[in-house]
Amino acid sequence: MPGNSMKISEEPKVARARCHTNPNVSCSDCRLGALCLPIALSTEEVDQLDEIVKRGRPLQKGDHLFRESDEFHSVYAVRSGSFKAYSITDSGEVQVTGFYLPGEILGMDGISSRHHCASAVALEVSSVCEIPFERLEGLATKLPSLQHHFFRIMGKEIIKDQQMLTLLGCNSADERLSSLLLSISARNSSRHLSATKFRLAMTRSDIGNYLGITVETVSRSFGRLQKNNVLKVTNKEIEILDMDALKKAANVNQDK
Amino acid sequence: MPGNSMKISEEPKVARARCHTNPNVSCSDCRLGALCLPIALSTEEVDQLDEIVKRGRPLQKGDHLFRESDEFHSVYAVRSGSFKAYSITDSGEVQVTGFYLPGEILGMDGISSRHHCASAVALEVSSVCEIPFERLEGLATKLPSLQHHFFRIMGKEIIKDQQMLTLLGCNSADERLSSLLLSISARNSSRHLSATKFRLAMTRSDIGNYLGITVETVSRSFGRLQKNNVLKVTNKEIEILDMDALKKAANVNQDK
DNA sequence: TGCAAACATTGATTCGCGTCAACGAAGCGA
DNA sequence: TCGCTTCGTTGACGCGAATCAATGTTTGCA
Repeated sequence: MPGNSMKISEEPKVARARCHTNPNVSCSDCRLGALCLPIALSTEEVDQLDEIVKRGRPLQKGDHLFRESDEFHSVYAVRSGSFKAYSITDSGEVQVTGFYLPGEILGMDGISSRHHCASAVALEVSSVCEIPFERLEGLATKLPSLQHHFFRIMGKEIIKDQQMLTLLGCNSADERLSSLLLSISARNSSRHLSATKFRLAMTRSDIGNYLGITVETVSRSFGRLQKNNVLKVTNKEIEILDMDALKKAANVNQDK
Repeated sequence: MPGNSMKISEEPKVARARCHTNPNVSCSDCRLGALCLPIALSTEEVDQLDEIVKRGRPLQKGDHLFRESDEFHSVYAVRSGSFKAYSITDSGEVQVTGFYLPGEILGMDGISSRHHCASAVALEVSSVCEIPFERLEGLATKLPSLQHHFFRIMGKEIIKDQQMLTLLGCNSADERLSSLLLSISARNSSRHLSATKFRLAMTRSDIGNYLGITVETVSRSFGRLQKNNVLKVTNKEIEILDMDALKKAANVNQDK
């Protein structure tokens, strides 16, 4: 199919050695497999999935993967980097609805109608696997385990959003921020990155917007957590010094 | 399959004339069809769906459809009445995650793992169609349009939750309450009930919990909306007097 | 390398909503 | 129908976070 990688601008300048930045790596070789769609598929099934997946060039920071009201064609698996999903309210304000890390699936907001109802923008140099949804559906009809797995992925998104609702329902600024950090920590951990030391790709403003608090409050909350020796914060670099204290501060189950 | 209707207690005492309370009505006869799973299915397909659907006796107010940590077996379509979904946080507090009206699908929180992560309780005498999920998956493999439709239903749930996130993100008590009322109004309207006059099955406490505000604030917010001649509130009976003003108060798009 | 824009921090002040308390109203079982 | 329990309303008060403002820091482009 032509136009395979037309969506994405700029010649890739990053190394091609690592699987998650190399457009030619197949699903079966990708080390994110255990987190991503191929999980629970047999080798032949993965190969069939592989055939419908489009791998584009990396997106630059600030590039949009899709925009609100774009026609919906595909969901995307984050291969490297990270994305922020957001929508614009009637009153013209931005609302960040989620952050997506490698192995996570983006764009499911478009499944129920013919268009996306959120935008997705790269927070850093990032790459994705584009999965045309119609073809995924077609394949899912033939591969029950793929159908099952995609139902589960969507179910996970539902749970994630509902946990977020719980968080925003009644928790304080410190609890919200702590929960977000724990969530990122756990997600990093599940992809074999450090659970205690990481770089936040998003701005304080994104964090605040996502958590339903202002930038200033985010900043002060970071300050408090740092003062209590729970965190070490150096700009966007976060080090969790006391995981138990952070969990206590979050006051929320983080098992998933 | 035996034990078809064992889940549900008490002999039904409600009339059997209306389709949505009659356990013997098939999907093809149910007037909720246009909202529920059968939408977009052919007659024969609906008949196949019909075969896997279990219709139980009505649930009484306060009866649980399923509980958090129950094993997940089925999703449920509300046939009549209404339900509240909620979960218990670590700190032991209740968090209401949604209200479900006739034609809406409940229980998708269990799809991604083997157990539910929320409880569902009837807010009034209610009845459901139980749809064993494994059998639904099996049928979806054979009926692409059913698969497609269920993907869409799950997508809708995701969007609904994300809109809720947006609402809780930064809106005032009045905006939240107005949005909920508009949502219920629109959902009533889509099932050919009055968009301007309805009875809230849930308590003020449920509403507040769902919206992330206290009972007292709910009460005061109702008071303000009433004082401004936007609503007429008589206990649980709500009459929307000025839809435009309510939309303005909600300050949020309600189209879906 | 330097400058401007975007991002982040900190302080002072304000305000919406939570909390506490009291009481009235509705729903329900005996 | 009574009496209890749950639910709902109203008022007083204080706190946490928003807002406003000023300033420092980082980033990215020319």
